[in-house]
Formats: sequence, C-alpha cells, structure tokens
Amino acid sequence: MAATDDYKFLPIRDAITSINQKVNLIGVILEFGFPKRTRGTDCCCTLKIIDESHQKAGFSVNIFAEYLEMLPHVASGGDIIQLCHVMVKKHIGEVNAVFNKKFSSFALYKGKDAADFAPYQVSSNFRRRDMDDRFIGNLRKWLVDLQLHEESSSFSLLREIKEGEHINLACKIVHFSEAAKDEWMALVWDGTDTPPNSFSAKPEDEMAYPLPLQLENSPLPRDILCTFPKVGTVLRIYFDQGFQKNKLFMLNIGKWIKFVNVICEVRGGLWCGLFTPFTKIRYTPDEDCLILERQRLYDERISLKWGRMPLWSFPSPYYNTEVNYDHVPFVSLMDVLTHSEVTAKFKCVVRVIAAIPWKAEEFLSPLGIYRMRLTLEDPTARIHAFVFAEDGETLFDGYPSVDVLSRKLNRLLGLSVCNDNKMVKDAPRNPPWVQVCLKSYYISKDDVWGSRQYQIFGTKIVGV
DNA sequence: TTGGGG
Repeated sequence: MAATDDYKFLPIRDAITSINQKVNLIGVILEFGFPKRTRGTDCCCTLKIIDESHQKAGFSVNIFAEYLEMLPHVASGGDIIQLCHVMVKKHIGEVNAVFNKKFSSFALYKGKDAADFAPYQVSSNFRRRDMDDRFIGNLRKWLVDLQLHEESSSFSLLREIKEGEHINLACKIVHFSEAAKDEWMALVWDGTDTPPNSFSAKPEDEMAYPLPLQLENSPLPRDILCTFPKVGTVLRIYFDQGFQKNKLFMLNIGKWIKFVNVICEVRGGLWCGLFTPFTKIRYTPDEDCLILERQRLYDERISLKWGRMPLWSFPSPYYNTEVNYDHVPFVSLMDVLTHSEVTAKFKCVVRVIAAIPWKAEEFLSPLGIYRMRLTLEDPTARIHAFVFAEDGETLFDGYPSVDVLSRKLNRLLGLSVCNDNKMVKDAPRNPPWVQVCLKSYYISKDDVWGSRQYQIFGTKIVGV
C-alpha cells in the first residue's frame, strides 16, 4: 500500500492482479451471506462486490471480526461498501480480498436510491474523507442503469420446489415474524402454488396427532393475514440452527429478494424453507428480469377465469364432489380467512387431509345426527370445517351403509383401497382436489371474530 | 488462523 495521502480506490479488475497487496476497494454488494461464527475464534461473513470494471460474477470479500456486531450488517443487496486496507489473496485459482480485523476498515452506504452520503455502519477504525462522497456518487450513478443478467433457469418457482433440495428463490417478502421463542421466519410469495404433498399420517392418527393448521405455534393474527396475497402460497422460511438470526427482512417487507441456496422441507405435509449458514442474498432491483417475469406470470394467472383455483387441481374438482352453489366464483382459503364479514358463504377447491371421527360407525352422534370435523387445505391455508346434521345428509347422500360411508370418506382422504375395501397398508395417501361450499359463522355474540368457525354445506360426494 | 460452497 502506498502512503496514506495517496488515497485511491482500485477498480476491481486491477485489484484482482494485486495478489498479496493491501488495497482500497469500493463496490456495490451483489451478494452477501449471513454473519456466522468460524471454526476458529472469530466471526465472518462473505460478500461479493461489483463495479464498472468487474460487473459479471462479483469479487469475493471475506470479512473477519472478533464479534458478530463488528461485521458489516448489510441492509440490502445493492448497497455500497468501502473497504480500506484489505489484502488480495489467491486461493485455489480464485482471487479474493480478505478483511483483516487488525488493519482493515469498512463503511456501508445505501445504494442507488439514497441521496445522502452518510454511512449506515462503519468499522471502529474507519476514517471518513471528503473525497468519499464523490466515489459513492459515481457508483450510484453507474448503478441506476446497470442491467443484471440473471440466469432465470437457476431460480425455482414455488410450484417447482422439491423436498430436500437446495434451491434459489426469487420471491416477495410478505411478512417477517417470530414463529416460536427466538425462532424467526420470513414469509415469502412468488404468485405460484407449492405442489400438494401426500401424507403418511394414518386417518386414525388425527385424534392424537392432528395435522397442524400452520407451522407456527399460534396462528398469525387476522390483520396480518389480511396483508397477504389471496392467491399463491406464502412459504415460511426458517433459520436453521447455529448462526445469527437475521432480522434484516423486517426492513424488506413488500420487497422482492433473490435467495441463493435455501433448503426445502415438508413438515406436517406443509412446505417450508430453511436458511442455512450457506444461504446468500442477492441484489434484486425492482426492475430485475426475474421479478418482472414472476409478476407477469401472476398477472396472467389472476386474469384467467380459473386463476384463483389451485394450479394443481385441474380437472379433478369436478369428479369428486358436486356443489349446490354454482353462481359464485371459487375463492381461496386465504380469501375465506381474511373475509371482511364473520358470517359469509364461499365456494373453494380444497383437499380433505384429515377427519374426526374417521370410523364410519362414528360419523353419527348417538342421536343419529352427523357431526364431523374435516381438515381442509389449499395452497394458501388450512382450516377446520365441521359437517353437521343435514349438511352431512347432503355430503353422504342420506344415511348409507357403514361400508358406503367409509368408502366415501376414504375417497376424500385419498386412501388407497383394495377391491374388498380394506386399506392398502402404510401407503401414503394423496387426497384428491374437491370443490366444497363453506360458510363461516360465530359461536359467541360477544366475540364474533374470536369464535369464528367454518361449516361445509351444499356439497355431495359423487362417483363412489 | 478462521473461510472460500453445499
């Protein structure tokens, strides 16, 4: 490094050839990882930066610090980082910069939309210079017209996710909250529906181990759900164990973000994602081609007559049930949950994933009245819906034999049955899509929203 | 020193 009065920042292109030298760099953050502990005694995070001389892949910077708080906490991809006295190193053919906690320093600035030149985080030994404003201003100007060329095929839609896979997602943050004590989750959406899962849970398990209505301990309040999109899955992404729970998504509600390397899992038949220490967040401008593509797909979807029905349901809903409510359009369970009135009627396309009771002998109360609780699912939500009295008569077409009743419920639950109506042992069940009429109502006048329940009506199982 | 990716 030259004397400190020779204050200059190297273009990344030139830094790459300055192996084993200390350099000053200023760049736009293209990608960043979560701050984490190293296997040694320190903490570290990695960034990839770009500038006009090096726009494509991003130049890796590894930053070390004694404490997590001392690492740069990047608010958003596209922010600017100034790095002083970082060492350029070559590692297995790759060149990158290493931030040394003793002699390196950094400052973080907002990206292209900011007007001021005040850094939002600096390392303790960072020294600001008057010239910095000009460097940052120039970088912001360049960034305005920058076109990122993202490979669209390397980012999955939620409709394409597969269990156990590491995937990249380009999605909108719709909410961020604590799922359980110190367990944070980001709720994301891309306008498509996650694929339906099959269930290994046996029908008789529902009493002791009911399938959850949601993965978080308590359901999200209705006023939060009201901010969610009504069509398309809202996926929960949790932080895997062993690294800092990052609250930065709080700042980004309503924004689209690209995540690199998220793990997909199924819990209780519900899809979720996991952020791992290897997950990266990539710069996602509003006009990013991937984002425009997803927005266009969604606009196309909801402009279609059947766009609010589950993507995966065609043409099954018409074969399994008939509904006596033809004049209304289908709505999603999220529409149902967030409807403005407690008392209302709906028509939905759902899967019946569980039932209590599950034995046909018990569908009727001792007084001979139907009373059951079904668990319904669509790509947006799960609810419990009751079947009472005459609605049961409609659903099961009167009071057929136990054998017929049992066949009808098995059909709804997607149980594979042999010719003699015995269940195929341990086969996963894959409930079919069915159309149902639902009404919502309240139990207690004093707490109409708190006591809201759902009931199936005007729906008949057919083809059994 | 550490990590660099999965």
